[in-house]
Amino acid sequence: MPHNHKLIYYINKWVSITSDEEAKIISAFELKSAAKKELMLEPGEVCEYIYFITKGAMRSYFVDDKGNEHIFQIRLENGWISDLESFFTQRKSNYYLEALEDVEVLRISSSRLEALYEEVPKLERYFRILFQKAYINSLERLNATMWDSAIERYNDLVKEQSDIFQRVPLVYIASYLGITPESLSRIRKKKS
Amino acid sequence: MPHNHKLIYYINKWVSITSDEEAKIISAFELKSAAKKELMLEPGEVCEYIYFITKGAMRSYFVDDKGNEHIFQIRLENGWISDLESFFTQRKSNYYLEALEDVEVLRISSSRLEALYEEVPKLERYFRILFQKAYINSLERLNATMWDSAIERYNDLVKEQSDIFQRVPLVYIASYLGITPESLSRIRKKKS
DNA sequence: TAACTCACTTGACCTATGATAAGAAATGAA
DNA sequence: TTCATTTCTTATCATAGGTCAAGTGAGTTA
Repeated sequence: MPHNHKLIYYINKWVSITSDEEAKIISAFELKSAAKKELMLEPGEVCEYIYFITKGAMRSYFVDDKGNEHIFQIRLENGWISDLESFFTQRKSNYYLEALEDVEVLRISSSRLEALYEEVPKLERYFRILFQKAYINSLERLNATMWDSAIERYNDLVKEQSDIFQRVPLVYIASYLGITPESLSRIRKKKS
Repeated sequence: MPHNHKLIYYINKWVSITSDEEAKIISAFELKSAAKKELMLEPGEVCEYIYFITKGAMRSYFVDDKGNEHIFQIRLENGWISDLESFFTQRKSNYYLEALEDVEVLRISSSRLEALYEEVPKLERYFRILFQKAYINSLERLNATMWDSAIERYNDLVKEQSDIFQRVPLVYIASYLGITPESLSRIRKKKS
């Protein structure tokens, strides 16, 4: 399946679009590829794009005052990634966006997306639904971080996204879970 | 300012609507009031409505296996509250929605809102923006919960929402911050 | 006035997880 | 096949915050 069609496939799961709208959407996105470890965004820059990953894996992270990296999101193919805050406000980002593997993405700029909402109102519905779900998801992750132990969060992640364990170094997964690599290592030891 | 106009005022901050659209929106929402401690949703029910608070304060919370309450959201007037997961999926909720003070709300059902999106597409834009912002916000709260100490989270809350300290019991604020009332008490002692 | 309740505080102790530092295993480069 | 780098594990110790249990103080009810 060509890259564009994957995007359309996922949009079509939530809103039904005509082939005319499909064409408009496809032409609004640009295809871009990046090698493993390449950065698509650095702190201080404005996040110009929102990215739909068609191949590979990416992460977003920030570096705190003490120089520690904290991972915010890990996304595989068919997921969206961006620094939404910077993307929507057009203010400087505090985040890095990095390719964890060689990746291919479809990207669209903020202004182009605004224009596309006018051309294809159903796309705005798609994004409304997307953010809705992302919000619900993030509240659940918040809940788990507040009230579940690291072990429970680890088990949930294994259950729901076991694929990332095959593809992403454990340091990153630990950070995503909100724990140190050492703690993750202890948890994994107990399990086996 | 009458209740309805408050809602319109906040919608108008993000999308400009005509007086015709305004009328359609206003007539789609129902006014409802509830006394302090009254429940608008209980676990096992489907969350039928999304609520815009025009007066008072509400909280959403759930009760874990050990019988402990965990507060998810605290919202004052001009905020939205619901169990979005249940609202959108129309499946049973795990949450309580409770009035912390005597409240007045404007509520709309899921199906009525879907219909209203068709009548007033700009409203869908408003909700797209609302969820976008809510999502960004929730990611920040997640970040703080993972990487900041309870003291820092407390200070941030004092800075950003000092009004809730005048209106909401500390037990609830502690839970919202993801700590025990005892810990919050210790933090506040150190501060003074 | 006393008795009760609600909201909060205090103290003693405990535990999950962090910090630091060192080592082992895997990967990759020469 | 050796050396270097990256990734993961292990051990020891430190600490933020949890748990439990008792206490204070303001407001309400009787």
